[in-house]
Amino acid sequence: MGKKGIPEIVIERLPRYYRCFRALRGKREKISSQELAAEMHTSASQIRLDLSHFGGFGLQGYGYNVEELHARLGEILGVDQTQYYVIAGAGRLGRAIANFPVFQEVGFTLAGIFDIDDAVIGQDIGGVRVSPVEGLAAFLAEHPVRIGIITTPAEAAPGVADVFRAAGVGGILNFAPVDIAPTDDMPVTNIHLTDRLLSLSWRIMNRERGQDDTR
Amino acid sequence: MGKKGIPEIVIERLPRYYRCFRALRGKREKISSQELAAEMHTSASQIRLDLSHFGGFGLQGYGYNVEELHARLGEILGVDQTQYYVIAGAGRLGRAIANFPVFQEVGFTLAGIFDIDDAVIGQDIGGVRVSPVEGLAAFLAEHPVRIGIITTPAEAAPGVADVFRAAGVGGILNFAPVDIAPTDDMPVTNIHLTDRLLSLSWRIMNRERGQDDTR
DNA sequence: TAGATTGTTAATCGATTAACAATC
DNA sequence: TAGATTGTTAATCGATTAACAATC
Repeated sequence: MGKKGIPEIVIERLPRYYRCFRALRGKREKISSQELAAEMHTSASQIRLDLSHFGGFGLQGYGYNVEELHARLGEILGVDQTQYYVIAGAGRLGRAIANFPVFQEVGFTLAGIFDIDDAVIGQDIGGVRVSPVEGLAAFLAEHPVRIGIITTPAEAAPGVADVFRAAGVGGILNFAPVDIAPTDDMPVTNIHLTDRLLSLSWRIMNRERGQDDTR
Repeated sequence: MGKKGIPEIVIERLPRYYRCFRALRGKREKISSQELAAEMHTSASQIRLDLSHFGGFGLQGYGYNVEELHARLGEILGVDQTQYYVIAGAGRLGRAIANFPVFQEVGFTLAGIFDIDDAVIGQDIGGVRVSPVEGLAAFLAEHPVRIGIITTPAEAAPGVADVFRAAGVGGILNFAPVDIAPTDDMPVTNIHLTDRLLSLSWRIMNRERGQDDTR
Protein backbone atom coordinates (compact mmCIF):
# COMPACT_ATOMS: atom_id res chain seq x y z
CA MET A 1 0.00 0.00 0.00
CA GLY A 2 1.60 3.20 1.20
CA LYS A 3 5.27 3.88 1.01
CA LYS A 4 5.65 4.22 4.76
CA GLY A 5 6.13 1.59 7.40
CA ILE A 6 7.54 -1.05 5.09
CA PRO A 7 9.71 -3.41 7.12
CA GLU A 8 13.44 -3.06 6.51
CA ILE A 9 13.69 -6.74 5.73
CA VAL A 10 11.24 -6.39 2.85
CA ILE A 11 13.34 -3.57 1.39
CA GLU A 12 16.41 -5.78 1.53
CA ARG A 13 14.57 -8.38 -0.54
CA LEU A 14 13.31 -5.92 -3.12
CA PRO A 15 16.43 -5.86 -5.34
CA ARG A 16 16.26 -9.63 -5.57
CA TYR A 17 12.72 -9.49 -6.92
CA TYR A 18 13.85 -6.88 -9.38
CA ARG A 19 16.75 -9.08 -10.47
CA CYS A 20 14.42 -12.03 -10.89
CA PHE A 21 11.89 -10.22 -13.06
CA ARG A 22 14.73 -8.75 -15.06
CA ALA A 23 16.04 -12.24 -15.76
CA LEU A 24 12.55 -13.42 -16.76
CA ARG A 25 12.03 -10.70 -19.36
CA GLY A 26 11.57 -12.16 -22.82
CA LYS A 27 11.31 -15.66 -21.42
CA ARG A 28 7.70 -15.46 -20.30
CA GLU A 29 4.84 -13.01 -20.19
CA LYS A 30 3.51 -13.70 -16.69
CA ILE A 31 4.36 -15.66 -13.57
CA SER A 32 2.35 -16.68 -10.51
CA SER A 33 3.59 -16.20 -6.97
CA GLN A 34 3.83 -19.97 -6.70
CA GLU A 35 6.02 -20.36 -9.77
CA LEU A 36 8.17 -17.45 -8.68
CA ALA A 37 8.52 -18.96 -5.21
CA ALA A 38 9.84 -22.19 -6.71
CA GLU A 39 12.31 -20.20 -8.81
CA MET A 40 13.51 -18.11 -5.88
CA HIS A 41 13.49 -20.82 -3.20
CA THR A 42 11.07 -18.89 -1.05
CA SER A 43 7.32 -18.99 -0.31
CA ALA A 44 4.42 -17.72 -2.42
CA SER A 45 2.90 -16.07 0.66
CA GLN A 46 6.03 -14.07 1.29
CA ILE A 47 6.20 -12.89 -2.30
CA ARG A 48 2.58 -11.77 -2.33
CA LEU A 49 2.87 -10.00 1.01
CA ASP A 50 6.18 -8.36 0.10
CA LEU A 51 4.94 -7.05 -3.24
CA SER A 52 1.59 -5.91 -1.81
CA HIS A 53 3.47 -3.31 0.24
CA PHE A 54 4.15 -1.41 -2.95
CA GLY A 55 0.80 -1.73 -4.65
CA GLY A 56 -1.45 -4.25 -6.32
CA PHE A 57 0.89 -5.38 -9.04
CA GLY A 58 -0.77 -8.73 -9.63
CA LEU A 59 -4.04 -9.74 -11.21
CA GLN A 60 -6.29 -12.41 -9.68
CA GLY A 61 -6.40 -15.55 -11.76
CA TYR A 62 -3.47 -14.34 -13.87
CA GLY A 63 -0.41 -13.67 -11.75
CA TYR A 64 2.24 -11.00 -12.23
CA ASN A 65 3.11 -9.53 -15.60
CA VAL A 66 6.86 -9.85 -16.01
CA GLU A 67 7.38 -6.74 -18.10
CA GLU A 68 5.22 -4.62 -15.84
CA LEU A 69 6.79 -5.81 -12.60
CA HIS A 70 10.26 -5.24 -14.02
CA ALA A 71 9.31 -1.67 -14.85
CA ARG A 72 7.51 -0.99 -11.55
CA LEU A 73 10.24 -2.44 -9.34
CA GLY A 74 12.82 -0.55 -11.38
CA GLU A 75 10.96 2.70 -10.71
CA ILE A 76 10.64 1.94 -7.01
CA LEU A 77 14.36 1.27 -6.75
CA GLY A 78 15.22 4.36 -8.79
CA VAL A 79 17.05 2.36 -11.44
CA ASP A 80 15.76 4.79 -14.06
CA GLN A 81 17.46 7.78 -12.43
CA THR A 82 21.11 8.77 -12.60
CA GLN A 83 22.59 8.78 -9.12
CA TYR A 84 26.09 9.78 -8.16
CA TYR A 85 28.42 8.04 -5.77
CA VAL A 86 32.00 8.58 -4.64
CA ILE A 87 34.58 6.12 -3.42
CA ALA A 88 36.99 6.80 -0.58
CA GLY A 89 39.95 4.45 -0.86
CA ALA A 90 41.44 3.68 -4.27
CA GLY A 91 42.94 0.33 -3.33
CA ARG A 92 42.15 -2.91 -5.11
CA LEU A 93 38.60 -3.14 -3.74
CA GLY A 94 37.83 0.49 -4.51
CA ARG A 95 39.08 0.03 -8.05
CA ALA A 96 37.06 -3.16 -8.48
CA ILE A 97 33.89 -1.37 -7.40
CA ALA A 98 34.61 1.65 -9.59
CA ASN A 99 34.61 -0.73 -12.53
CA PHE A 100 31.53 -2.81 -11.67
CA PRO A 101 29.44 -2.74 -14.84
CA VAL A 102 26.30 -3.63 -12.82
CA PHE A 103 26.50 -0.40 -10.83
CA GLN A 104 26.44 1.57 -14.04
CA GLU A 105 23.56 -0.56 -15.31
CA VAL A 106 21.34 0.39 -12.37
CA GLY A 107 22.02 4.08 -12.88
CA PHE A 108 24.89 4.69 -10.51
CA THR A 109 27.67 6.89 -11.81
CA LEU A 110 31.06 7.39 -10.20
CA ALA A 111 31.49 11.09 -9.48
CA GLY A 112 34.84 10.95 -7.73
CA ILE A 113 37.40 8.68 -6.15
CA PHE A 114 39.73 9.71 -3.35
CA ASP A 115 42.87 8.38 -1.69
CA ILE A 116 45.58 9.48 0.69
CA ASP A 117 48.45 7.84 -1.17
CA ASP A 118 50.46 10.06 -3.56
CA ALA A 119 51.35 6.99 -5.60
CA VAL A 120 47.73 6.47 -6.70
CA ILE A 121 46.54 10.08 -6.77
CA GLY A 122 46.19 11.18 -10.38
CA GLN A 123 45.67 7.67 -11.72
CA ASP A 124 42.64 7.06 -13.90
CA ILE A 125 40.15 4.59 -12.43
CA GLY A 126 36.90 3.82 -14.19
CA GLY A 127 37.26 7.03 -16.18
CA VAL A 128 37.74 9.17 -13.09
CA ARG A 129 40.98 10.64 -11.80
CA VAL A 130 41.95 9.80 -8.20
CA SER A 131 41.97 12.96 -6.04
CA PRO A 132 43.63 13.58 -2.70
CA VAL A 133 41.30 12.82 0.20
CA GLU A 134 41.88 16.30 1.63
CA GLY A 135 39.67 17.57 -1.16
CA LEU A 136 36.75 15.27 -0.36
CA ALA A 137 34.73 17.73 1.74
CA ALA A 138 35.15 20.51 -0.81
CA PHE A 139 34.14 18.16 -3.62
CA LEU A 140 31.00 17.06 -1.78
CA ALA A 141 30.03 20.69 -1.16
CA GLU A 142 29.86 21.22 -4.91
CA HIS A 143 28.51 17.93 -6.22
CA PRO A 144 25.28 16.17 -5.27
CA VAL A 145 26.31 12.73 -4.09
CA ARG A 146 23.79 10.16 -3.00
CA ILE A 147 26.09 7.41 -1.74
CA GLY A 148 29.59 7.44 -0.28
CA ILE A 149 31.43 4.14 -0.52
CA ILE A 150 34.22 3.44 1.96
CA THR A 151 36.98 1.07 0.89
CA THR A 152 39.75 2.43 3.09
CA PRO A 153 41.56 0.48 5.83
CA ALA A 154 39.67 0.23 9.15
CA GLU A 155 41.57 3.10 10.80
CA ALA A 156 40.63 5.65 8.16
CA ALA A 157 36.97 4.67 7.84
CA PRO A 158 35.39 6.53 10.79
CA GLY A 159 37.05 9.79 9.73
CA VAL A 160 35.81 9.44 6.18
CA ALA A 161 32.32 8.60 7.46
CA ASP A 162 32.34 11.84 9.46
CA VAL A 163 33.21 13.81 6.35
CA PHE A 164 30.39 12.11 4.44
CA ARG A 165 27.93 12.80 7.22
CA ALA A 166 28.94 16.44 7.64
CA ALA A 167 28.64 16.98 3.89
CA GLY A 168 25.10 15.62 3.87
CA VAL A 169 25.78 12.61 1.66
CA GLY A 170 22.59 10.52 1.46
CA GLY A 171 24.01 7.29 2.82
CA ILE A 172 27.13 5.17 3.26
CA LEU A 173 28.10 1.78 1.94
CA ASN A 174 31.00 0.69 4.12
CA PHE A 175 33.43 -2.11 3.33
CA ALA A 176 36.03 -1.32 5.99
CA PRO A 177 36.07 -3.89 8.81
CA VAL A 178 34.65 -1.48 11.36
CA ASP A 179 31.02 -0.64 12.11
CA ILE A 180 29.83 2.74 10.96
CA ALA A 181 26.69 3.60 12.90
CA PRO A 182 23.71 4.99 11.00
CA THR A 183 22.03 8.15 12.26
CA ASP A 184 18.49 9.43 11.86
CA ASP A 185 19.48 11.46 8.85
CA MET A 186 21.84 8.96 7.22
CA PRO A 187 21.38 5.23 6.64
CA VAL A 188 24.47 3.04 6.53
CA THR A 189 25.04 -0.42 5.14
CA ASN A 190 28.08 -2.20 6.53
CA ILE A 191 29.35 -5.02 4.33
CA HIS A 192 31.87 -7.08 6.25
CA LEU A 193 33.32 -9.62 3.86
CA THR A 194 35.52 -11.26 6.48
CA ASP A 195 32.53 -11.67 8.79
CA ARG A 196 30.63 -13.48 6.05
CA LEU A 197 33.64 -15.68 5.34
CA LEU A 198 33.93 -16.59 9.02
CA SER A 199 30.25 -17.35 9.59
CA LEU A 200 30.19 -19.49 6.45
CA SER A 201 33.32 -21.24 7.67
CA TRP A 202 31.67 -21.92 11.04
CA ARG A 203 28.69 -23.49 9.32
CA ILE A 204 30.96 -25.73 7.27
CA MET A 205 32.94 -26.83 10.32
CA ASN A 206 29.71 -27.39 12.23
CA ARG A 207 28.48 -29.70 9.50
CA GLU A 208 31.73 -31.62 9.63
CA ARG A 209 31.57 -31.90 13.41
CA GLY A 210 28.19 -33.39 14.22
CA GLN A 211 26.04 -34.75 11.48
CA ASP A 212 24.85 -31.14 11.35
CA ASP A 213 21.75 -29.35 12.53
CA THR A 214 22.24 -25.60 12.43
CA ARG A 215 19.60 -24.46 10.01
CA MET B 1 25.26 -24.70 25.59
CA GLY B 2 25.65 -27.38 22.96
CA LYS B 3 26.95 -26.69 19.52
CA LYS B 4 23.74 -27.77 17.82
CA GLY B 5 20.58 -25.85 17.20
CA ILE B 6 22.16 -22.44 17.33
CA PRO B 7 20.07 -20.05 15.22
CA GLU B 8 21.65 -19.01 11.95
CA ILE B 9 21.22 -15.38 12.87
CA VAL B 10 23.38 -15.79 15.96
CA ILE B 11 26.13 -17.35 13.85
CA GLU B 12 26.01 -14.36 11.52
CA ARG B 13 26.61 -12.07 14.50
CA LEU B 14 29.47 -14.12 15.92
CA PRO B 15 32.27 -12.61 13.79
CA ARG B 16 31.20 -9.18 14.92
CA TYR B 17 31.63 -10.13 18.57
CA TYR B 18 35.01 -11.57 17.71
CA ARG B 19 35.99 -8.36 15.95
CA CYS B 20 34.84 -6.30 18.92
CA PHE B 21 36.79 -8.25 21.50
CA ARG B 22 39.80 -8.19 19.21
CA ALA B 23 39.62 -4.40 19.07
CA LEU B 24 39.29 -4.21 22.87
CA ARG B 25 42.45 -6.24 23.55
CA GLY B 26 45.02 -4.23 25.45
CA LYS B 27 42.53 -1.46 26.05
CA ARG B 28 40.70 -3.07 28.95
CA GLU B 29 40.71 -6.28 30.93
CA LYS B 30 36.97 -6.93 31.17
CA ILE B 31 33.67 -5.62 29.84
CA SER B 32 30.06 -6.06 30.92
CA SER B 33 27.28 -6.96 28.52
CA GLN B 34 25.85 -3.50 29.12
CA GLU B 35 29.05 -1.67 28.22
CA LEU B 36 29.53 -3.91 25.20
CA ALA B 37 25.95 -3.25 24.12
CA ALA B 38 26.60 0.50 24.16
CA GLU B 39 29.76 -0.01 22.12
CA MET B 40 28.04 -2.25 19.56
CA HIS B 41 24.71 -0.41 19.35
CA THR B 42 22.79 -3.49 20.40
CA SER B 43 21.18 -4.80 23.61
CA ALA B 44 22.81 -6.40 26.65
CA SER B 45 20.19 -9.15 26.62
CA GLN B 46 21.02 -10.10 23.08
CA ILE B 47 24.73 -10.26 23.81
CA ARG B 48 24.26 -12.46 26.87
CA LEU B 49 21.85 -14.79 25.08
CA ASP B 50 24.01 -14.99 21.97
CA LEU B 51 27.20 -15.79 23.88
CA SER B 52 25.44 -18.26 26.20
CA HIS B 53 24.88 -20.54 23.19
CA PHE B 54 28.59 -21.27 23.15
CA GLY B 55 29.22 -21.67 26.85
CA GLY B 56 29.39 -19.69 30.05
CA PHE B 57 32.08 -17.24 29.06
CA GLY B 58 31.09 -14.58 31.57
CA LEU B 59 31.42 -14.32 35.32
CA GLN B 60 28.62 -12.99 37.50
CA GLY B 61 29.46 -9.66 39.05
CA TYR B 62 32.49 -9.29 36.76
CA GLY B 63 31.50 -9.44 33.11
CA TYR B 64 33.46 -10.89 30.22
CA ASN B 65 37.24 -11.14 30.19
CA VAL B 66 38.41 -9.52 26.96
CA GLU B 67 41.49 -11.69 26.44
CA GLU B 68 39.56 -14.88 27.15
CA LEU B 69 36.59 -14.05 24.94
CA HIS B 70 38.91 -13.11 22.09
CA ALA B 71 40.61 -16.49 22.40
CA ARG B 72 37.38 -18.50 22.77
CA LEU B 73 35.56 -16.81 19.92
CA GLY B 74 38.67 -17.22 17.78
CA GLU B 75 38.65 -20.96 18.48
CA ILE B 76 34.95 -21.25 17.76
CA LEU B 77 35.39 -19.48 14.43
CA GLY B 78 38.47 -21.54 13.58
CA VAL B 79 40.68 -18.49 13.24
CA ASP B 80 43.56 -20.49 14.70
CA GLN B 81 43.44 -23.07 11.89
CA THR B 82 44.80 -22.77 8.39
CA GLN B 83 41.99 -23.12 5.89
CA TYR B 84 42.26 -23.13 2.13
CA TYR B 85 40.10 -21.36 -0.36
CA VAL B 86 40.11 -20.97 -4.12
CA ILE B 87 38.82 -18.17 -6.29
CA ALA B 88 37.02 -18.69 -9.59
CA GLY B 89 37.23 -15.52 -11.65
CA ALA B 90 40.46 -13.50 -11.69
CA GLY B 91 38.88 -10.17 -12.58
CA ARG B 92 39.28 -7.04 -10.49
CA LEU B 93 37.08 -8.30 -7.66
CA GLY B 94 38.78 -11.70 -7.55
CA ARG B 95 42.17 -10.03 -7.42
CA ALA B 96 41.04 -7.66 -4.68
CA ILE B 97 39.86 -10.58 -2.56
CA ALA B 98 43.01 -12.59 -3.21
CA ASN B 99 44.94 -9.72 -1.70
CA PHE B 100 42.73 -9.03 1.34
CA PRO B 101 45.13 -8.99 4.25
CA VAL B 102 42.24 -9.68 6.68
CA PHE B 103 41.51 -13.05 5.07
CA GLN B 104 45.08 -14.12 5.71
CA GLU B 105 44.85 -12.80 9.27
CA VAL B 106 41.93 -15.08 10.10
CA GLY B 107 43.76 -18.12 8.76
CA PHE B 108 42.49 -18.31 5.21
CA THR B 109 45.06 -19.11 2.57
CA LEU B 110 44.57 -18.85 -1.16
CA ALA B 111 45.21 -22.26 -2.68
CA GLY B 112 44.37 -21.49 -6.28
CA ILE B 113 42.82 -18.94 -8.59
CA PHE B 114 41.16 -19.79 -11.89
CA ASP B 115 39.96 -17.96 -14.97
CA ILE B 116 38.80 -18.66 -18.49
CA ASP B 117 40.68 -15.78 -20.13
CA ASP B 118 44.07 -16.59 -21.71
CA ALA B 119 45.15 -13.00 -21.12
CA VAL B 120 45.12 -13.44 -17.34
CA ILE B 121 46.06 -17.12 -17.07
CA GLY B 122 49.63 -17.37 -15.83
CA GLN B 123 49.60 -14.02 -14.07
CA ASP B 124 50.66 -13.92 -10.45
CA ILE B 125 47.91 -12.82 -8.07
CA GLY B 126 48.47 -12.75 -4.33
CA GLY B 127 51.42 -15.09 -4.78
CA VAL B 128 49.40 -17.64 -6.75
CA ARG B 129 49.49 -18.24 -10.49
CA VAL B 130 46.18 -18.00 -12.35
CA SER B 131 45.21 -21.39 -13.82
CA PRO B 132 42.76 -22.23 -16.58
CA VAL B 133 39.29 -22.99 -15.22
CA GLU B 134 39.26 -26.32 -17.05
CA GLY B 135 41.70 -27.55 -14.44
CA LEU B 136 39.50 -26.57 -11.47
CA ALA B 137 37.89 -29.99 -10.91
CA ALA B 138 41.22 -31.78 -11.11
CA PHE B 139 42.79 -29.30 -8.71
CA LEU B 140 39.99 -29.74 -6.17
CA ALA B 141 40.36 -33.52 -6.35
CA GLU B 142 43.92 -33.18 -5.10
CA HIS B 143 43.72 -30.28 -2.66
CA PRO B 144 41.51 -29.95 0.40
CA VAL B 145 39.57 -26.74 -0.11
CA ARG B 146 37.12 -25.46 2.46
CA ILE B 147 35.64 -22.51 0.60
CA GLY B 148 35.15 -21.75 -3.07
CA ILE B 149 34.76 -18.07 -3.90
CA ILE B 150 32.94 -17.12 -7.08
CA THR B 151 33.81 -13.78 -8.69
CA THR B 152 32.91 -14.66 -12.27
CA PRO B 153 30.23 -12.95 -14.35
CA ALA B 154 26.66 -14.12 -13.67
CA GLU B 155 26.54 -16.52 -16.62
CA ALA B 156 29.55 -18.54 -15.51
CA ALA B 157 28.63 -18.74 -11.82
CA PRO B 158 26.15 -21.67 -11.81
CA GLY B 159 28.58 -23.86 -13.75
CA VAL B 160 31.42 -23.09 -11.35
CA ALA B 161 29.11 -23.76 -8.39
CA ASP B 162 28.34 -27.20 -9.83
CA VAL B 163 32.04 -27.98 -10.07
CA PHE B 164 32.56 -26.88 -6.47
CA ARG B 165 29.63 -28.98 -5.30
CA ALA B 166 30.68 -32.08 -7.23
CA ALA B 167 34.21 -31.78 -5.86
CA GLY B 168 32.93 -31.67 -2.29
CA VAL B 169 34.15 -28.17 -1.47
CA GLY B 170 32.86 -27.26 2.00
CA GLY B 171 30.92 -24.15 1.04
CA ILE B 172 30.58 -21.31 -1.44
CA LEU B 173 30.93 -17.56 -1.09
CA ASN B 174 29.29 -16.15 -4.20
CA PHE B 175 29.69 -12.59 -5.49
CA ALA B 176 28.15 -13.12 -8.93
CA PRO B 177 24.75 -11.43 -9.28
CA VAL B 178 22.85 -14.71 -9.39
CA ASP B 179 21.55 -16.83 -6.52
CA ILE B 180 23.41 -20.04 -5.86
CA ALA B 181 21.15 -22.31 -3.83
CA PRO B 182 22.63 -24.11 -0.83
CA THR B 183 22.10 -27.86 -0.46
CA ASP B 184 22.02 -30.08 2.60
CA ASP B 185 25.67 -30.88 2.21
CA MET B 186 26.92 -27.44 1.18
CA PRO B 187 26.12 -24.03 2.68
CA VAL B 188 26.27 -21.01 0.42
CA THR B 189 26.55 -17.31 1.19
CA ASN B 190 25.44 -15.03 -1.62
CA ILE B 191 26.83 -11.51 -1.39
CA HIS B 192 25.03 -9.26 -3.83
CA LEU B 193 26.73 -5.89 -3.76
CA THR B 194 24.34 -4.30 -6.23
CA ASP B 195 21.37 -5.47 -4.16
CA ARG B 196 22.83 -3.78 -1.09
CA LEU B 197 23.48 -0.62 -3.09
CA LEU B 198 19.89 -0.56 -4.32
CA SER B 199 18.23 -1.20 -0.97
CA LEU B 200 20.41 1.49 0.62
CA SER B 201 19.46 3.81 -2.22
CA TRP B 202 15.76 3.09 -1.65
CA ARG B 203 16.11 3.96 2.00
CA ILE B 204 17.80 7.26 1.14
CA MET B 205 15.14 8.17 -1.40
CA ASN B 206 12.42 7.17 1.06
CA ARG B 207 13.87 9.54 3.64
CA GLU B 208 13.92 12.32 1.08
CA ARG B 209 10.32 11.60 0.05
CA GLY B 210 8.25 11.71 3.19
CA GLN B 211 9.76 12.91 6.39
CA ASP B 212 10.75 9.26 6.65
CA ASP B 213 9.48 6.30 8.64
CA THR B 214 10.94 3.06 7.35
CA ARG B 215 12.79 1.69 10.35
C1' DT C 1 -19.21 -18.91 -16.16
C1' DA C 2 -15.60 -21.80 -13.65
C1' DG C 3 -10.89 -21.95 -12.42
C1' DA C 4 -7.02 -19.63 -10.97
C1' DT C 5 -4.64 -16.67 -8.26
C1' DT C 6 -4.30 -12.45 -5.96
C1' DG C 7 -4.39 -9.30 -1.68
C1' DT C 8 -5.19 -9.52 3.01
C1' DT C 9 -6.36 -11.12 7.46
C1' DA C 10 -5.54 -14.63 11.13
C1' DA C 11 -2.48 -18.23 13.09
C1' DT C 12 2.08 -19.71 13.84
C1' DC C 13 6.60 -19.43 14.48
C1' DG C 14 10.95 -17.45 15.85
C1' DA C 15 13.73 -13.73 17.63
C1' DT C 16 14.31 -10.01 20.81
C1' DT C 17 13.68 -7.95 25.16
C1' DA C 18 12.64 -7.93 30.03
C1' DA C 19 12.97 -9.87 34.40
C1' DC C 20 15.13 -12.27 37.98
C1' DA C 21 17.20 -16.02 40.58
C1' DA C 22 21.90 -17.76 40.78
C1' DT C 23 26.41 -16.60 42.03
C1' DC C 24 30.84 -14.48 41.69
C1' DT D 1 29.38 -9.60 52.98
C1' DA D 2 26.96 -6.48 49.58
C1' DG D 3 26.90 -5.13 44.91
C1' DA D 4 27.26 -6.32 40.35
C1' DT D 5 26.33 -8.92 36.58
C1' DT D 6 25.71 -13.22 34.51
C1' DG D 7 22.81 -17.18 32.43
C1' DT D 8 18.26 -18.36 31.68
C1' DT D 9 13.37 -18.39 31.67
C1' DA D 10 9.05 -15.80 30.56
C1' DA D 11 6.81 -11.99 27.99
C1' DT D 12 6.74 -9.32 23.96
C1' DC D 13 7.34 -8.23 19.57
C1' DG D 14 7.81 -8.96 14.65
C1' DA D 15 8.09 -11.85 10.64
C1' DT D 16 6.54 -15.84 8.15
C1' DT D 17 3.10 -18.96 6.80
C1' DA D 18 -1.59 -20.52 6.14
C1' DA D 19 -6.15 -19.68 4.89
C1' DC D 20 -9.69 -17.66 2.32
C1' DA D 21 -12.81 -14.17 0.51
C1' DA D 22 -12.46 -11.09 -3.42
C1' DT D 23 -12.11 -10.97 -8.21
C1' DC D 24 -10.02 -11.36 -12.68
